[in-house]
Amino acid sequence: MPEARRRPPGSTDVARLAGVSQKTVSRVINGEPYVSDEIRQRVLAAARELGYRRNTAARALNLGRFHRIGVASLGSSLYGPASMLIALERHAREVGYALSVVNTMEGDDTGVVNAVETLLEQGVDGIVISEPIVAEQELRIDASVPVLSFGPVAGLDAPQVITPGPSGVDAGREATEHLLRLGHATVRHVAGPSRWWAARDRVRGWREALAAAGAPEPPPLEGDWSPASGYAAGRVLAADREATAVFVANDDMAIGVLHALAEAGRAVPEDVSVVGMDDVPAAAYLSPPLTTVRQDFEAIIAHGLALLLERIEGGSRVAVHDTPVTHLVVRRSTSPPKEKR
Amino acid sequence: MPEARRRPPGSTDVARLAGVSQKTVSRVINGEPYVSDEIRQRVLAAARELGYRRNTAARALNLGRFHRIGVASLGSSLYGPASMLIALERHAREVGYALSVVNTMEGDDTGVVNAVETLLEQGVDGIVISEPIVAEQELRIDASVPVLSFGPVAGLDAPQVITPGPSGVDAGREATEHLLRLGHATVRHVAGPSRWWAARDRVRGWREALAAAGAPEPPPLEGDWSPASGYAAGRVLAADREATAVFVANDDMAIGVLHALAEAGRAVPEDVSVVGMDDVPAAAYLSPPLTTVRQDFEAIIAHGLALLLERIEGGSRVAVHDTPVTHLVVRRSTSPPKEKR
DNA sequence: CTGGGATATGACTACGTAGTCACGGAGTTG
DNA sequence: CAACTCCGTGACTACGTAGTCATATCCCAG
Repeated sequence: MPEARRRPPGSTDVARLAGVSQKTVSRVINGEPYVSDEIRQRVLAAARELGYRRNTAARALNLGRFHRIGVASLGSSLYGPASMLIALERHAREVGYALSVVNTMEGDDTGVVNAVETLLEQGVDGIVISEPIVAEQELRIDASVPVLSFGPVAGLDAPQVITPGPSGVDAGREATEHLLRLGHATVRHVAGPSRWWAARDRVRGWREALAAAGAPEPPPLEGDWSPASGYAAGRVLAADREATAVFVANDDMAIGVLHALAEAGRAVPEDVSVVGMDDVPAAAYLSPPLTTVRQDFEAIIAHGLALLLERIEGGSRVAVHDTPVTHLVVRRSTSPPKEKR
Repeated sequence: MPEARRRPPGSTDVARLAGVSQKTVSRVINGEPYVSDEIRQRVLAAARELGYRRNTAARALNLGRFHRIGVASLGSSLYGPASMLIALERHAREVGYALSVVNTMEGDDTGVVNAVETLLEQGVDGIVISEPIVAEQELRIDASVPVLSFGPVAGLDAPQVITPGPSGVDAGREATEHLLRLGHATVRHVAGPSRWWAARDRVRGWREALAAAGAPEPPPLEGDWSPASGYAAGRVLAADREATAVFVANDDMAIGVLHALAEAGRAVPEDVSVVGMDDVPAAAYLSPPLTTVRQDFEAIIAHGLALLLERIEGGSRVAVHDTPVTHLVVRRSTSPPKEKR
């Protein structure tokens, strides 16, 4: 009869087969010096034969480190968050860390802070809060590990909370400046939900650009990142003959805006210029193709993660501070305003 | 001076503070019976005071189980994969499992099989391959844990590879039947990359529907899921006056198709009807709003994960087999063909 | 009032890894 | 050739948890 499934082989089993001590196996596996070539080969052969994989639980227990970083995400399938997660995974893996993900569904009262708690219980050496929002409650959490957040997080009591500069401000400024340069008197804004710091940053960039140009600041509209909310905002804009230029806080909402404008018979870009943000793959294939601002998620993550690792590993690694940049992609949805009457 | 950071408190520390044995703390933490209420309260108070969190590494080492499942993903920010991941995380968390993610960037020669190996090294009790593709090489991996895959995976040698029925077939059939019912003589297809099983399933559903209706089967076009590839396919379709109906394997490509058709002056749906797949949030706000097929990711994942857990936990849990369904969403991009001349 | 089950608690131990230290031999230097 | 250093190896141990088994009460039935 088939045996009850036995435990996977350990370094002790490898040691026995290779005729060496367990410690020597450990040395070989970790590539430590002071092992003769002959023994090294014997151990590797034995390990291969047994299908040995080192037990990360035992390793973590011994070292007191998990070699794992956790991501507290909002769990949306939006392009931005999804891209962040992918970049995070890649960079974490590159520096030898595994990645845990915990989502906090939007509308969930538990919130980001609870996701952090869940990660801490799972065992991680560091935490990334990928889309920080304004904390809905004042739950105090004592995070015993460094936390990287792209915006302030209330209620979090961590030894080191790291917050790289918000690059969304640059993006908002760039989009707005582009429209102003084209000659528009001012620029409307369809913002993301104000609970999101990313949304606030874009508002700030938009404000700064208007102020710098001495343009009047019209009241911003607010959506929830969804095309549906963009559509609602678009209907408001379509009704306003003064509105000739809009900066929309993400491409999804911009799609809704475009649809509303088309429906109302307002031509883009002749009557209204539209700038989105994110440069989703579909942006170039809308009607008209959408001018938008692209963020370099790779650079943002690389930068932030380097800071985080510096804290985790006690400054042993050199942090490469390649400053994240934003990049305006001009397509056909923007143009100078029509001749003034 | 500040102490060197000391280890986090363990059950022993809690035990000392509460004046009980370490084992009793373990019992309280795990909610085991046979602990007096008074002691239970004392222990909980002590744990709270010290900020105790049980060490998962020690727990995993002791039990030989990680309470963690791993996802091998392709690392795209597409709507489908992103939604799968979110559903996975939610369901895993609900049954008390943590989630590890490893991506294998498309074009990476290492492939899915290597991602599986990485997960095994990280320590997981089960693995989900969320977007299986046809293995590019014959690397044999000995996965010592159950693997859930939504399609065959070559080169994987696992004790139990679980493959729930491919629901993409239903989706393809449903989309095609809808177009045929409207009166189109036949339906063109813009497929996903043939390396993806999801793409193949949709092709199969399309074929089956055509065959069942006795409609001729035109040669399918192939894209890579991206709007750009959809645009290329759309230009081909636009040049073909016989093409009056298209089923596109995902909404992103459908956006490209719509753009190409509009550019060529072919009206949708008057000249060409288009059906997409996924029901991305933007689908309802395209011009025209896109008829599409929605998959119930939640149900697909719930179903698959139940099967996986059954294997992991030895049939202790009751698997709820709520059969995944697809759902056609009819919008304005489809209509009967124009009157025959 | 006595045997026996249910209840409550603790002592001891295994889990697999890698750090610490100890030891023996080879080579090198004064 | 004595004193010393570098190399290669192994014995022993800690890490924190939960399983196993032993022990100590207590209550109730016979």
